Amino acid sequence: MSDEPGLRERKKQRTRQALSDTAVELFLKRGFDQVSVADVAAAVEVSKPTLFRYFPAKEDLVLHRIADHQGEAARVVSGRTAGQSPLGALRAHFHERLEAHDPITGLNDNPTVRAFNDMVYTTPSLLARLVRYSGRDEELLAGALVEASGSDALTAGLAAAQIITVHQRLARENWRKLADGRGVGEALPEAHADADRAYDLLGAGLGAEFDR
Amino acid sequence: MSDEPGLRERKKQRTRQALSDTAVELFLKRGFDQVSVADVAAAVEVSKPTLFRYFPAKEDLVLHRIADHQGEAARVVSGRTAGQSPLGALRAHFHERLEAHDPITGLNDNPTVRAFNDMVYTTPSLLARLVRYSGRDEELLAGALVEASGSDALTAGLAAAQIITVHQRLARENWRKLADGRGVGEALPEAHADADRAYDLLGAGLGAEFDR
DNA sequence: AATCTTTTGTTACTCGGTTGCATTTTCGGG
DNA sequence: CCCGAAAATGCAACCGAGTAACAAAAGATT
Repeated sequence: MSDEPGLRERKKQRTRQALSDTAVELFLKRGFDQVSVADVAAAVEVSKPTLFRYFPAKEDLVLHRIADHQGEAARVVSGRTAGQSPLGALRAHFHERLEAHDPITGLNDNPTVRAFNDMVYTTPSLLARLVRYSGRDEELLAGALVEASGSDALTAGLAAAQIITVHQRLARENWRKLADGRGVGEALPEAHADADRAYDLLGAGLGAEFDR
Repeated sequence: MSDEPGLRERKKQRTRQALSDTAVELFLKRGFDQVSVADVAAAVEVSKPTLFRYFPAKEDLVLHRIADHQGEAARVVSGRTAGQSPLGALRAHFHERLEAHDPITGLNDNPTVRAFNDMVYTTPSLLARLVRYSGRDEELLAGALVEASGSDALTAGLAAAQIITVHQRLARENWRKLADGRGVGEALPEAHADADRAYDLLGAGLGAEFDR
C-alpha cells in the first residue's frame, strides 16, 4: 500500500511552500510591515482567502519554520541516553546545535539567515507570536520532565519555564553578538561559554549570586 | 508655586479614566472580542481617533493598570532593607502581595477582579501584550540586580528572566486554583507554599531535581 | 478680547482577517 | 471514459483595528 501523496496533496504542498518562500523573500527585501498579505497573495497568484486557508496569520508565513521545531526540548529529555540527566542532556544538545550553527541558536552568519533573525527579533508582532509557540514548547517540556524525574507538576512547570526562558535569552544574546558586528569565529566560543554559564546557573540556582 | 493641574489636564485625566473604566466594564459584560473600540468610544462619547490618542492599542485599555506596576520587582530589589538579599527581598515581597490579595498575584476572589483575570488569561491578544510589558520589567530588574550584586550583565539578565518567568507562572497557577472553583481560604496557604517552593528552586537551582 | 496652542471631531483610508457563495478541480466509482 | 461527490479556489463584500489630513473647538496666555 504505497501511499502516494496524490495530486491534490502535492499541489497543496507546493502552494504552501510557494507562499512561505515568496513571503519571506518579500519580507526580507522590503520589511515585514512594508509588505501586505495582498502583495504576497498576488505574487503567488492566489487569492487572499486562500492564503489564509494555508496560514492562519501573516506572522505564520514566517514562523511556521520555527514552529516545526516545536517540542524539541521535550524530545531531547525523553530521548536522552541512559544515565544522562535531563539538564545534562539539554546542555549537551544546546552545545551541539551551537556547533552546527543551527539558526535557532541565533549564531549563523549566512546573510539570509542573519536577515531572517534580524527581522524576527526586531518585529514586535513576530516576537509576540513566537512567545505563543514557546508556551506550547514549555508545556511539552514540563510533561517530559515529570516523566523523566517524577517531580510534581508545579516543580516541573517551573523548571520548564526557566529552561525555555534561558534558551530564548541565549539565542537573543547570540543574535546580538552578530548584530553588533562580531563574526561567528569570535562569537562561537563566547556562546559556548554563555551557555555553560546559563546551565551552571540553572543547575546551581541563583542563591550563590543573589542570596547573600 | 501651587501647580494645580489646570482645567485641561483635569479633563484629560477624566477622559482617560472614563475610557478605561467604560471599556473594562463593557469587556467584562460582553467579552473583549465582542466589543469594538468604536463601541467604547461611542459609550464615552468620544471619537475613535481620540480614543487612540489616549491608548495606543485596544489592549492597553485593559492593561494600563497592570502596566502601572511596571518596575516593581526592580524597585523591591533597589529598595530592600540593609542586610537583605535581592532574592530574599523578592520572596518576602511576593508573600506580602499574596497576603494583601493583590490582584497581580492572581489570588483575589472579588468577582470583578476574578472576571478581569479570567479575561486577561484567556484572551490571546491580551496575553501577548502582557508579555511585552514583562520584557521591560525584566530589563529593569536586570539593571537593579547588577547594581545590587555587581554581577555581570549576562548573569543578571538570566536571573531577571528566570525571576520574572517564575512570577508569571505563580500568578497563573493561583488564577487556575480559583478558576477551578477553589476558594481563597483554601488556595492562599497553597499559594504561599507554591511561592516558597518556587523561590527555593530559584535559589538552589534545578540540579537537585533534574541533574541526577 | 485677541491670539496661540492643544485637543478634538470628521472623513476617509490601509491592512489583517473573515464570510458566503458560485466555480473550478481532483478524486473515486461505475 | 464519464459522472457525481468532495475538496479547493476565487470573488466580492464585509468587519474591526489603527492612522492621516484637516478643519473646528476649547483652554491657556497676554
